[in-house]
This record gives sequence, structure tokens and C-alpha cells, in this order.
Amino acid sequence: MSETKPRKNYDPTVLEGRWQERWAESGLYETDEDTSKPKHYALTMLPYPSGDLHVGHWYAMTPSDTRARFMRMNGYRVFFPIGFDAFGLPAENAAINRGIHPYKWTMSNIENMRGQLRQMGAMFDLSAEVVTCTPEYYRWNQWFFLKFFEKGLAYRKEAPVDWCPKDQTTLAREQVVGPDRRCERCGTPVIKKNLPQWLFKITDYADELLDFSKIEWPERVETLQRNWIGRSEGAEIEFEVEGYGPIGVFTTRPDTLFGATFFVTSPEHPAVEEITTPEREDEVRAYVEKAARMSEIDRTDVTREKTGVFTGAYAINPANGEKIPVYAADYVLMGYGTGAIMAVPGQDERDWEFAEKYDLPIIRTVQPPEDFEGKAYTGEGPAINSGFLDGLGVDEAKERMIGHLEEEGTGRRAVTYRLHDWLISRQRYWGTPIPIIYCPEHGAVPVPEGDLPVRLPEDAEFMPTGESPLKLDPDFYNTECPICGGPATRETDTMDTFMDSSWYQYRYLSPHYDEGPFDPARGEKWLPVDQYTGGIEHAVLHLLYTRFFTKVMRDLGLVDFDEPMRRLFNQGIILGPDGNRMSKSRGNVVNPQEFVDLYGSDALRLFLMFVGPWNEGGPWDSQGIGGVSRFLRRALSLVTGDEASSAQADPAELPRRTNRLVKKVTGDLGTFRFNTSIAALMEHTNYLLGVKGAVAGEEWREALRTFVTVLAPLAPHHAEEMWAELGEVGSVHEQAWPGYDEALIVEEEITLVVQVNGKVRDRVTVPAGISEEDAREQALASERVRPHVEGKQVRKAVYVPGRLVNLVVG
RNA sequence: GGGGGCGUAGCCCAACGGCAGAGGCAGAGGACUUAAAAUCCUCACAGUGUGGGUUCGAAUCCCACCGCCCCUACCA
Repeated sequence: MSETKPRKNYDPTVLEGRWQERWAESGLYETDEDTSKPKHYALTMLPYPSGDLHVGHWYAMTPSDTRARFMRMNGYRVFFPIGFDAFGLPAENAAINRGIHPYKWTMSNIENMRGQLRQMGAMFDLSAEVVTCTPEYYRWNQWFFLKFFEKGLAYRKEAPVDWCPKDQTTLAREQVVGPDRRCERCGTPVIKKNLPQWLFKITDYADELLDFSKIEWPERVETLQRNWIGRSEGAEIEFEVEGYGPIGVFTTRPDTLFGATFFVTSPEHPAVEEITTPEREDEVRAYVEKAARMSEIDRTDVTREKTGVFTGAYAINPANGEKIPVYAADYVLMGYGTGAIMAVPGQDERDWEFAEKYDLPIIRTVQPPEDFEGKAYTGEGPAINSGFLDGLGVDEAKERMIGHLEEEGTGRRAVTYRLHDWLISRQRYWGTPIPIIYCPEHGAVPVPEGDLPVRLPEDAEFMPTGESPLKLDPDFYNTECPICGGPATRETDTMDTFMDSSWYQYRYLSPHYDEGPFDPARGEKWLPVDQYTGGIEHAVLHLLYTRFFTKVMRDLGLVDFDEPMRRLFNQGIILGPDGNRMSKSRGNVVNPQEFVDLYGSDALRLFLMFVGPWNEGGPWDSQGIGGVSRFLRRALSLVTGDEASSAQADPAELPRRTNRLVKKVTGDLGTFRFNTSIAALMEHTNYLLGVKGAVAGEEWREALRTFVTVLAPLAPHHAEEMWAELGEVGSVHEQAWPGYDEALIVEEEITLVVQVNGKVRDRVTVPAGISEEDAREQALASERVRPHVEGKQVRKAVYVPGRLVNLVVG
């Protein structure tokens, strides 16, 4: 008859390929639209089509798939789509380096990855696929842009970009290399240049984005977003600068105004040039130029000694009328607050440091405690040297000062955010064209909705020539003004790719819908996303932008909820065998294909889930995958032969162990603890092999059915194979998740641990329902316990039901 | 500088405040084999980074320190 022991010709890739084919034929993973079931929208972050699925993709996607399968078996209709985040710089670089067109490069990568995704055997609904670089998709990026524009949420402003003066092009952050900031391509030192760019007013939603009450996201992500938004309350105060006019500063410490002994502007501050006195001009100009050349990293290196330059100008402290010198210094950033500060060395460490270096006066305005030994004092204390504030605590002094400033008209209460508006312009080819037309008459005119999409010309010359690629394409560039019909030109910037990923979860619902970004009827059925999974690295950009987008969509009447994803889980990172992050330069990159070919995709996915808790990541172990592969073969051997194994186990335990398994796996999959559910399945398999042949007929079959059912979300191909081997009809993936009977899990007899003063002295077997009194009696009766208690008084006996008795003696 | 995470067997990891071990890898012995691989069976191995504290009882809670990792950083 059939072979016992694992089949000699076990070939997981054949087995898996067969089921993948059948699943595709039967449409097993077409989305269940049965609205009598509760919905579950499961989403894993969409990959960039770099060419191949790497281990990181497997690590992100397969546990997410397991969880989606688990929900499906639990009676939910599940929508689990996948797509490609297909615009972006790598395609353009590949084009430049290898002369392949970005479209071709991207599409052939996608084709390749589609095959690999099929091989993964996940339950993705491939009919819902979205590719963001298709006009069908990016048309709606443009549509959103127009809506944002209408609402006043899109605006144009000069903003600095990294610019290579030789190539005459803007550079992305990663294209600026080395400590002296050179162009990656030609080695020319990069400069900052102001260009008009498009921005989205995400800051309008800053306060709402600080509200996380409607989502269950990891605390960590909330904290990161909160810090990123960086709301600070304080005041904006005007300082009159002699011969110039008022310059505003933002401060969180208006109470310390009397201690402002100098004034500092950022080197980029527009006032610097005007206020600088002729005799200081050379020095100031040199300083400003040097600051402009310095990288962000150097600028913000805290350990660096502070530098600055006196402009020759003076400002008037509005609190006391004192004349204070105005410096330009690069520790003040143009991008925060007003780009200028009042320096209060007595209460600010940075200002203290600067004051010491440039020998500027220091006045304490908060009385430090007597034992205070530091320099600047930032703590609580009564105000001193502060006129009408003297004696007040910090909070009250702040209030009083704000009131005073408002009365005088020299300042007001203000809130500042670290969060900036979202700069969406990119001076690149491979992205969504921004749908704006510049008319000499009418200025920036939005492309009429009916004219969308503004197509990205496919034959554009994208090689670096020193001009924005789209500018060189006359068919694209030259157009007519939608208002007057006169000659006009198109915007040649394209959009940030974060735009694509801000709303892709909506497009999945109806990827070919052409009357809106998504079909509202589909949205009604599926939105919002119930469970999102992805890496923590997207905590602040992508995950903030998509929240912003959803809020704007709500205000546009497109959706009726406030948050895009109810729950979020952040998986960790799968590391190389050496325990380091995988990277080409380290040479520790693992190619999943190699292991899929050898062990199959079930083994690979099981291994990745078995490594450790999903949120922690862990090192790759090429031998570890052999272990899970063995497990799969052993599991398979349960149904493919009838010889008993030589291991021995107690058949009477079968119902208890089966129920216990179901409970364990149910709980673990519900909470993303894949590693422990796999361990439980392994343990159970070992047990089943130990009783194989000793349990008869229907009881055995039933036990196997249950086992295979709970194995299914984790190892879908092997479970399906086993299901078929058992002679069951249909797919195991359509089975209902089994329940369990708590009563059957309870053991009849338990091992009661007997401790004396917390040390284990004996273990006795007792009936499970033993009373506290009996348990104590049993404990005292123990031969091994007696010597430790004899002659002493038992002061206390702690009883933990079903576990132990601890006798406290002394 | 700030925030977070993690330190348990040779390795990856389990353990509602209650017997430190569920599972796997590697290791040893045995079975099968002409032999090897594969497979099967069996076995051994740590007292939980260090030092305090709370508790009848601490890997688990609290404090400090050490080590590793991640994020963030002159935000006024």
C-alpha cells in the first residue's frame, strides 16, 4: 500500500505548484463578497518593484497572509490585495545607468515579481492589483491634487532644494554624497537653491493628527508621530530692529523675556542682508555662504561648537527697552518658528553656550535652587530680574507676559509645529505630472478635470542633460491655457511618490473604476482598512500622510470616517545570518528563491514566522529552515501511511491535546504570535505520531481534520494536500475555524508543587479539583517536606489553586 | 543629548508573579544502510547580563549599572 515514513519523493515545489494551479483555477482566493459576513480588510504595505521579492518581502507578507487566512476561516469576508509602488528614483537610475526606459524596467520587474508572488501561495486577490505608475492610477493622484488645490490645500512656494550647478539639476537627498556634499554623478559640490515648489497644507490638520483616539496603533508609532508633529505652545514676540523694522521670534518661554540679552537669526533669514552694517558685511556674507554649504547633518550636530557672526545691528527688547546685539548663527534653523530667536542664556543651554563663547551678558530670570550647579537653568522657580513678573512661577509668569505683550501689541500667544507642509514637487521624470498649466495671462491654472490624466510622455529624453526632462519634450511642455486658449506651458515637476501610497488602499477596491478614485459602493462594503501591517520605518511619513489624506477625503465627502487604518502591527526586520541588517556591501543577503526551490514556500514562510516574535525580527538561519521542512514532512506523514511510528504516547490524551492545540493556536494567531503557534503544532505533530495506529477510525480522522484545519493558515499548501489525502472534499481554506471545549482541556490530575519558604521541596500528584485544605494537608504529609518543617512553626501556607502550596516556616 | 526595544542552554527562542523548557537548530548515542545521505528513536546541556528593592515566592514588577540594536536629534 502507501508508503510509511515521509515519502521518498517528497517534492514540496511540485506539491505546492499543483495546489497553486488548482487554487487559481477554482478562484479560491477571489474576494468573498457575502455581506452577511462581517468584513475584514487586511493590508500589507505594497512593495517597490525592485525586480525580485527579497526575504524582507516574505517576512512582511507571509505572516500577514497567515493572519488574513485565519480571519477568513473565522467567518469574515476578507479583502487582501497587493500592488506595486511603481514610481520612484531607482527606475530612473536604472534607466540612466543601463539605458533601459523606466517604464520598461519597472514593468518587467513587476512581471517577474508577479510570478514570485504567485509562488508565495498567498491568498492575495490578484484581480485587485494596483500599479501606481499607470495612467489609470496616477490620473487620480492628479485628481486629488486638483481637489486639494480647490480647497486651498495645495499651494506654491519657494523652497530650497539641493542643486548641482554643473548638471543643472536638483538632487534627491541620497544623491548628495560625502561629508562635503558632492553630486553623486559628477562630484561637483552641491548648493542649496530656492525653486518654486508645490506643497500640501498638512499643517492645517496638525492638531487633528495628534488625536489617536480612533485608532489602535502601537504606542511607539503614536509617539513618533506626536514628536514629528512637535506641537509647542508659547508666544510670538516682535523685536524692533533698528533701521529695519520688527522681526518676530517664537518662544516657549515668554516668561524669560527680561533675560533676552541678544538676538539671533538663522543665516538664511531674509533680514540678514539688510540689517548687516557695512563694516560687518564681508564677515557676515562669508559666514552665510559657509552655512549654506554645510549639510543638514553637520548643521544639526549637537556636539559641534556653536558659531555665529555679529551683524552690527541691534534689536530692542520689548520688555525693558534694552538694546541687544543681533547675531546670525547656524544653530538657529530657518525651518522652525520664525527663523529667529530671542536668546536667553540664563534659561537656555544653547544660548548659554553661545553667550559664553562670544562674551555676551547673562541674566538669570528664574531663581535656580540653592544647590544648582549647572549653567543655564531650565527648571521651575520664581521669576527674578523680571520687573512685574518677579516672584511668579514659570506658568503664571508666561501667562502674565503674554497678556502684557498682547496689550502692548508687541506679541501674542502662538502655537508652532515642527511639522512642515508636505513638499510634493520633485524635479524628476518618473512620477505623476502635476496638473498645472502656466499661462502668461492667468498664472498657474489647474488642468480641467476632464483633461485628466496628464500623461507622462513615454518617449521623453530622461537622460541627464541639465534640464528638467519634461521641459525638453515640446509636445508635453507646450500647451494652451485652459482659460484663454493662449500659448502656455505645463508644470514639469512630478509628484512625490508618497502621494501614491497615501490612498492606494482605496484604489484597490476598484482599480479600474473611472468615475472617481474608488467606487463608493465598494467603499461602503470594505472601508476602512481593519488591519494594516508594515515596517516601523514608515511611522512618520507614509503613515502620517495617509492619515492626512483620509481626513481631507472625509472633508471632501468621499469617506465618512476619520482614520484610514483601524489597527496597525509593525513587524521587525529579518537580519542576515550574521545578525546584521542584510546589505549587499556586507554580503549577507539571503535570496529567498534558493530556499523556495529547495524547501518550498510553506517551509520558508513557516521558518520566517518561527524565528521569533514577528515584531522583533531575527537572524536568518539556513539550517533552521531544515527544521520546519522536517516538520512539514512529518505532518504530511500523518495522513500518508498507516504504519505506527515507534514513538509511544498516550492515546487517551488525544481529545485534551487537540482541544488544547486549538485554544493555543486560536489565541496566538489572534495576537500575531506565529512562533508559538508553530511550536504548538510541532509538539502536537510529535504527539500524533506517537499515537498513530493506536487511535482508531473516526476519532483519528476527526483529530487529523482539526489539526489540518488549524495548520492551514500557516502552511496553506501542505494543509491542503493533507486535506485531500484525508479524502475530504473542497478546500481546507474554506473550512470554519474549529472551536474548543475548555472542559476537555482541564486535566484530571495535576502536579502540585510543594515549596517551603519559596523553595521547591516536593511534587505530588493530586486530583485537579483539590480543595485548599486538602492541598495543605497533602503538602504537610510529604516525606520530603517534613525535614524542612519539623520543629518549626508553619506561619503561613500560600495556596495557588492547581499549582502549588508554599509553606512559610520560621 | 532624548525616546524605545532586547539580554534565558553553543544558537534562535518558550515560560497569567508560582516546577526555568514548549518548539526548533546545532551536538552525542542508537536503529535502518554495503556505506553515506535522508529518515526514525533516545539523550545531554542553562538558573535567566550585573547589583539592589518589593513579595510567602521574581526570568517576569520597581531602581541603578553594563552590553547590543533601533528611532530621533541645536525645534527656541
